[in-house]
Order: sequence, then structure tokens, then C-alpha cells
Amino acid sequence: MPTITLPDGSTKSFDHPVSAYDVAMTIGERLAKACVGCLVDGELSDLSTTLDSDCTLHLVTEKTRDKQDDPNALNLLRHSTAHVMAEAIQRIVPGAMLVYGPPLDNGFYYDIAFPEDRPLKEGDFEAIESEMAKIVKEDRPFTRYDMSVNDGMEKLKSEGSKYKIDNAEKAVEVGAESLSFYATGEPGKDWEDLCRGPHIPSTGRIGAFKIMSLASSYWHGDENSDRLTRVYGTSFFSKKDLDAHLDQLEEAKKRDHRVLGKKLQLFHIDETVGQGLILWTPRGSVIRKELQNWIGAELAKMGYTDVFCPHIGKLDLYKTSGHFPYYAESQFVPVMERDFLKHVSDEGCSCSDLSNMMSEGDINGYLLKPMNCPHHIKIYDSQPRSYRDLPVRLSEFGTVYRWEQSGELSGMTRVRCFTVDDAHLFCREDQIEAEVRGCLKLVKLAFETLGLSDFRVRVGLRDPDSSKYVGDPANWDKAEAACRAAAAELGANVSEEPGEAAFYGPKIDFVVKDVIGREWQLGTVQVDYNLPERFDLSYIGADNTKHRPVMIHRAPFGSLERFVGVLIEHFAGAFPLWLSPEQVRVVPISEKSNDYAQEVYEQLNHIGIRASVDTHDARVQAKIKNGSEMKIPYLLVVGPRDAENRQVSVRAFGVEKDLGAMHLDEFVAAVADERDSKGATSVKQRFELAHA
RNA sequence: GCCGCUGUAGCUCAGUGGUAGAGCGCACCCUUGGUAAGGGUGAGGUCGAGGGUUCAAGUCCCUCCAGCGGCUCCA
Repeated sequence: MPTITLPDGSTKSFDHPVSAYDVAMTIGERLAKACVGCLVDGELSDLSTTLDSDCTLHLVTEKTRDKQDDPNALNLLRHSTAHVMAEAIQRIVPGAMLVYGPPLDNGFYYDIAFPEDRPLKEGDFEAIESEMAKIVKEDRPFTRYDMSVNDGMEKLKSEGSKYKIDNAEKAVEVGAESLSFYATGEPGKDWEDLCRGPHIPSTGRIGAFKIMSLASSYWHGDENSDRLTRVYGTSFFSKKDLDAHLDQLEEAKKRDHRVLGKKLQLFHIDETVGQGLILWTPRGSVIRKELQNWIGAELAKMGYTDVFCPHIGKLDLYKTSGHFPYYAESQFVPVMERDFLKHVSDEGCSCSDLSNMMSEGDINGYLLKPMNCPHHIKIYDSQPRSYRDLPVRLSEFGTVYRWEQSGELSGMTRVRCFTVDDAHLFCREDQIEAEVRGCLKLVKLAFETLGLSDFRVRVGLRDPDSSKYVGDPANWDKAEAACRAAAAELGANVSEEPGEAAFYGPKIDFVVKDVIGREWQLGTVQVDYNLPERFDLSYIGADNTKHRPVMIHRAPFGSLERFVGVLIEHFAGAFPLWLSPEQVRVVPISEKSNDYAQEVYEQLNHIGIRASVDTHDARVQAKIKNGSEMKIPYLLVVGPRDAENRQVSVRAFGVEKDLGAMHLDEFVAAVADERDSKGATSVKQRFELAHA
């Protein structure tokens, strides 16, 4: 006698078990037809699920009432499309063994082990898609049936897929009492798959689908295990939705910092120079320099002092810090001393001997610095420190080198040489909280000024079950509490993640997404008990004895490379005036106005505005198009009329029509204001006020 | 590093084993113009590198390099 509670609070009682579909039918046939699944007590389930006891029921339709995509509906759809794709693939490549095929936020994938002599290629997509279309057209129902663990295992063993057997074992491990299978059609007759479900009612509900790409993956995510092929696809309830999605991907591509970086001439990567090594072109350098100047000025206000260090340090330094040889794989190979190499060669050492010495840390030489802390530590330690001197805050735009795997490199966001807007704070235990707070304040200021609001904050804490952490647990408790409290004040999207702490201390990371949805860590604040210990750092306390300081590593931007890459995408290349490589372009309407244009340019240049004059032999229309494509904030069209009145005709980026004319002196003052206020006032506003 | 895809003019890209192409950009000429592409002429190529198959390779095969999408990794 199930009593079913609907989302509006109303209830329906039945004297026999019913399916969710039956319940929908009692409300209306059209609703029942529109349903693709349901939530039973909040759990996503098949529409055919039998309800035999009291529960809450939320029917899932293709679109929510306000005509938005329902994420639950898309989830069911995509999981189901993955099954259809898997069936189509197995028709084309009979030896393909299925592993795991979950839905994603914007599609789905299926990990599949292909026979070695028949890998899947992109050229197979068309054939797979046409097989899928057939399956969709047949409108076969997704039919669930359950078997006991024993029977199910027998069945899987007879089918011989070690991957599915493993999936079943994993399910049993986490407490499954039976195994469920889904047939696309009739069990025993049609294609089927071990699957937890749930699914949409039938294949005919798949309105539009597309296979997107191939990638490789590892079984269980373990690089030493079997290599699988991951086939990515997506699907929607309608062709229109799919097209909209594909258009959106195209749009995202236009914002991609690698595309814009080339178009706007912001940076260059040259394969002759090396992979992952950014060459900052003049335009990109402007952005970097403005950011550095700005953050540098803020640091000075906050009591930081600048330092400069070389890009290399002796291996002994990194042996003390613990970075060599333990992290040797992610570093450039050491620069070896000539005498050492000669010695090695005289001794007749082979390459493998040398390699062994390398992994034992048993060589002499220098390392391209993989981080800045050891150098800064040595500056701290270069003189005795009193508790009255603390905190000591050493800052540097420090360039570091890391040997990232070639497949991991990506534009400006993952590189092998980058500059950290780094600083190391050496403080007393009781100063940690205030210092962490100060660091976060800086990050917050940076993000707010730039309008970066779409980020999340990750507070990395200890994994309670691990013993890898150094330092006194009582200190950890205090440091974690300090991080937690400081992060909470941000009021942003904060998540605490146990196990995400560094082995040397808790940390707070700022994570943003790029245009294709990949997450990148930018700013970071890390408390460190380890390095002060390893380097035996000290200060003299009020009690006239030595005490150990605590270090805080912090970088509000993270790296300038990654940060600028993210900013390019954030602004879609249209930087606010103060960061724009070219702030104003003067467009004379013909050569006759070149002299006045030059005069305008000189006035702007005089107050440090980055301006240019477009003297190309082209019509105004063409010059405006070019200026717009370069996303220059202001284009000043000047002709005889303007020269006569000493005015400029102003056109702002992103505004279709020109704003009107303004006296040259007024424009110069207004644009300087806009720059100095970082956009709090603007030339555009001034026009709006004048017209209000 | 791994799997797949891609690599042709400065950029974006066509190119059926048989003479290397287009648009944009660039140079020059005409045009001297008022808010998103005026017209003409021309220069520009070791088709990523190396090897192989073939009478003949940008095109087919192999190796390497680089980029892209993922996987793994990111002190």
C-alpha cells in the first residue's frame, strides 16, 4: 500500500505496487509521455521503477517547468546514449571490451579496451554514428533485470570480460546485494550491459547525439595498468540543443587564450626555444608589467620587502630542502660542474652510472630553481633575527623551472618556466592567523579589482588517516583553524578538503575554470612547518632563547603566465584600460588629418597613455574594423572638423556607435582618470553623464 | 610519458600519386575618405624534420619533432 508524496506535498495512495510511470499517468498522459525518469526519495531512478512502499517521488521530464535543461534528465539521456554508442561500437569492432561509461556534465564517455590489431580511429566515427542512429530509430526500451551476485558473476564469467567482472566485484565490495543488467530491448535477445542504471525509457528519446573525440585512459586511473580508449560523446533531447552546444564550443574556442594570444600578439611559443617556454611579446609584456607594478605597490603598503635571487642554486641547497633528489623527475636535469664531469669521465663512468648518481643525489652541480623558497630562506638566515623583527616578509617575482611532462603542457597555463609572484613570510606561531588573513586580503583585492568572481577556494587539510605530515599535531590544529577562519571570511565558494594539505602544512588555494571547463589553481597560501626545521631557522624570543619560526608561502596570482592566460580568457582579450597593451588608437580620416592625429598622440603619450596613430592608407571603416579586432579600448577618429575644434570623436570598444565628440584636453584627463582608477571612472561614463 | 588527431605562405585554411593554391596580412600604385573590409599590381613555400616505396610523393609507409583533445602528473 504505497503512499507517494509528490513535490508539491500532495500524496497519492495505491493498494498495489505501482511504477513511477503509472503514477505519472494518474496525473496526466502528457506528463507521463514527457517523463524520462524520476527521483525516488531523492535518488535518480528508472521511470519503470516499482514503488512498493511509501516514498517521495519527483518526476523528471526533459525540460524543467521554466523550459531549462534538467540536469537529471540530461544525466539519464547521456548515460543511455553511452549504452547505444557502446552497442554500435561492438557491432563495428566485435572484440571491443567495455569497461566503464558514465555521464558527464556536458556529455558522456565510454572507456573501452580495443583489440590491439583493431584500435578505434576517428575515421570510425561516421560508421558508429550511423549504427547509433539505427538503434535510436528502433526505439528499443532500456530493460532492467537483476540477478543474484552468484548468478550474475557466473554470467559475466561466461562472457569473459575481466573489466565487467571487476566492476561487479567492486559493486559487491561496496555492498551491492544483487547485480543489475540493462538490455537495450529484450533481455536475452538484444544487446545488454552490466549497469547500475538508471536510464531513459527507450532509445527513441535520444534526440541528437555526436561522438566528440578519442583519448586514452588507464584502467582504474593507474598508469601501470591496462591502457583503455576513452570515447567521448554528447547528446541532447533535440537537434537544436546539440547545435547550441556545438556553437557554444566554437565561441569558447574564440576566447581561448592560445587563440587570442596569437591574434592579439600577446605571447609566443617557439619550438626552437623549447616546449612550454613562454616568450612574452611587447603587448603581453605590458599586461605582465602592469600587474607586477600594481601588486608590487600593494605589497610595499603591506610591509613586504623586495629581494632578488639567481635562477640557480647548488644541489646541496635542494638536498637540505628535500627537493633533490626526491622530486628530480619534475626538475630540469642539474647543471653539472665541469670538474665533476671530467672526473666522472676519467673514472670511466657509464651513462647508467651517472643516472644512478643522479637518483642517489650523489653528484655535484647546480639546479635551475624549481621554487624560490630555499633562496629566500637563506636571506632570512643571513642574520640573527629577534622576535621583534618578525614577521619578515620577503617578496620576489621569482622565476622557476619545472620539468612538466610533454603531454601536460598547455599554452600559458601549464609551462616549464614561470614566474611566481612569490613571497615568504617568516613569523611566530602566534602571528600565523593574522598573516594568513593578510595574504587572503591581498588575493581578494586582486581578484575583486580584476572582476574574477567565478572561483572557488579550497582549504587543504590533513588526511586524518595518514601519517605523512611533519610537525606537531597541536600546531597543525592551530594552523588549520587559522586557515579555516581566514577562508571563511572570504565569503566565497569555500570547500574544506581533507587530504589536500601539503605534507608540510595546510593551505588555501584559489581555483578558476578556463573556457573549456578545466580547473586551474591560481593563488595559494601555504603554512609550512617543515622548511624552517630542515634549515634549522631560528629567532631569539623574549625569553632570550632560540625559537623556530613558521613560514608562509603565498602567491596571489600563482604564476604570471597562468594568471595572464586565465585573464585573457576572462576578458576575452578585451582588457580594462589600465591593462590594455594599446589603450588608445588615433584614426585620422585621411592623410590630411595626420598632423592633428600626431598632435593628439603626443598629448596622450606625454601622460603615459599607450597610444598609436593608424596612418595606413585605408578608409576609416577599415581602420575601425582593425582597431576593434585588436580590442583597443578607445579609437579616436579625427578629421578636419575635429582639428578645427581641437576635439576627438570617441569610439569605445564594444559600443556599436561612436560616443560623440569631446574636447581633446577633456579626453586626455578622462582617459588618465580611467587608467588611474582602474576603471572605477571611465570616458564612457563621462559621455553618459553628459547626455543624462 | 601514454592513446587519438593535426602539421602546406606571417595568419586561417583548400589541395584525387602527375606543373604549389585561396582569403587575410605585407609591399607598391590608384583612391583622400566621417564610424566594422575601396580598387589594382606584386613579393612571399626545403608542403614540420629525416628516411623508405614509386617512373613520379604535399599526398602512401617508418622514425623523430611540435601543436591539439584527453589520461596520468603538478613539491
